[in-house]
Amino acid sequence: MQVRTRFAPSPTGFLHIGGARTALFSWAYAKHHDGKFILRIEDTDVARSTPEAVQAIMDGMHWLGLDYDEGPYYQMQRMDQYKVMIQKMISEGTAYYCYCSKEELDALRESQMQAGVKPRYDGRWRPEAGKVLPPAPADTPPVVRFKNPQSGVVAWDDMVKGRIEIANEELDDLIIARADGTPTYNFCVVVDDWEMGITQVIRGDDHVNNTPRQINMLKALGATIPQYAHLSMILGDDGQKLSKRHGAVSVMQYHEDGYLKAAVLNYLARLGWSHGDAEVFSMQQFCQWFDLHHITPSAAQFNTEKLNWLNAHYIKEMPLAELAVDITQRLANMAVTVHVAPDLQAVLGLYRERANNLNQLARDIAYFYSEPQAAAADIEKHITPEIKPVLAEFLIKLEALAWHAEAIHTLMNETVTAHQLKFPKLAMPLRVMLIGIAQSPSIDQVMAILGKEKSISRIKAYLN
RNA sequence: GUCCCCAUCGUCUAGAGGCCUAGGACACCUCCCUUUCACGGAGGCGACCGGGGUUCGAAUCCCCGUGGGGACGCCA
Repeated sequence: MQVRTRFAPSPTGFLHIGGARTALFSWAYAKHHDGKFILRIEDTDVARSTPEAVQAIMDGMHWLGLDYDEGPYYQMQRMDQYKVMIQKMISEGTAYYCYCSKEELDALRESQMQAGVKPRYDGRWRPEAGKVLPPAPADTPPVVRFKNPQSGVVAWDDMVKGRIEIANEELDDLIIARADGTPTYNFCVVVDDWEMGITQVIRGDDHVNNTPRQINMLKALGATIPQYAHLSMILGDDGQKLSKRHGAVSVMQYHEDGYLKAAVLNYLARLGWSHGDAEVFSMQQFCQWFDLHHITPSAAQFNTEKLNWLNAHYIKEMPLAELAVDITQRLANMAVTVHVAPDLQAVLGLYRERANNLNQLARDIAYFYSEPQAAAADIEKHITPEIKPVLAEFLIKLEALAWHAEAIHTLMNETVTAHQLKFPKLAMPLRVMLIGIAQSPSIDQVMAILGKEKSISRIKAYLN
């Protein structure tokens, strides 16, 4: 049987890190089994769903390269199917009308909470053999409830948590259609997973409590029960739960914040899943390995430091031409225009070894294309009155030099030797003059790439 | 409150009864490299939540605690 997995977000916000990982795992599982990955938008909460959120989710998936084979399907466009199913269940006696008002239900819940029992519908409108139902009130439009079995247990072998059993006594008759006739989440999921032929339901573990209800409905419908895999959640860097109010950001924010998608993907894959000691791997490799085994059942805390480390790794690995395209854009965002010279790829080749963030990398090399502005403290510390004559002499020789790193290095060596100075005495002021800060790769290499003209003019500017 | 889930270094994790004196990675510390800052290299620090069983033997299996989380909606 062909594997079919799905990612089913509700479009009430952006694609956050937890959703992205769920999508990634579903996607990878389908890829691993040569199956299909389906995107389904669960937009039945009309009040909170927005087209912008749909777009944001698709943007996030697109950035990460989580392409879907089918969809997006929109639940709001499948109302007819749900209504057919609801009618079918009513006529078959596996669902029934309930005329309780919201107030009535609230009161019931309240009293149950107070009594210390699990709040649940008491089945007052549930038809039973020999039971006399109250007359239907004319002014209350009914909801439809699923007639959940009252005895026995629902059990499934969760692919990440193992066997889970829940007694039917714990479950009540959930509402599958609202008073206005629209179906509710749990019901739509059941119909969709069935009709779309989903073989593995991979989702967050906040859904384990929905699973027994869904299985019961699937059974009532005579549907095949898919396999379930419930992924634990991702906690923030501080160990706290991620929420709109606290730390949950869009995956696109990582792009803006200077992260490579390869790093984010690799990091997410490794969060709650492992393959022996493997830490760094491609998505191709991941899909080959990923079979839903070795997923950690416990919650995982996000660790930005490790993401940074992976980011550094992928910045080094990436083809220079590709890196150049990305950095050009980031420089443009900083109002810095990349010119033909110095050659951006050469600059990046020199600088990327030390970077773990694309924005940082862009900032580090901005001075190749814009005028540096050194801090007064650095100027005072490094460009001392004592060194200025040495620099002036160095500058004259520099002007006559054949411009390449080795020659510059040799000249620097000769200069410090002649004046009995330590190498940094010359290198540090050059850094400040040439790029505005005291940290850089080998300054001779920086000069070689910066170019003779710019190097000389920037030094001169300090020697008047 | 009721039900469900979870529990190995600070963090992500390896571990499916003996291979464990518990392995790897990030972070941290030390040293090396060095032209500053990084990169890199070599070392180091550092954990099986507690208590009972089962067993010749338990991080691994069972039970009970404890702690954390989730769910209990005409939200998804």
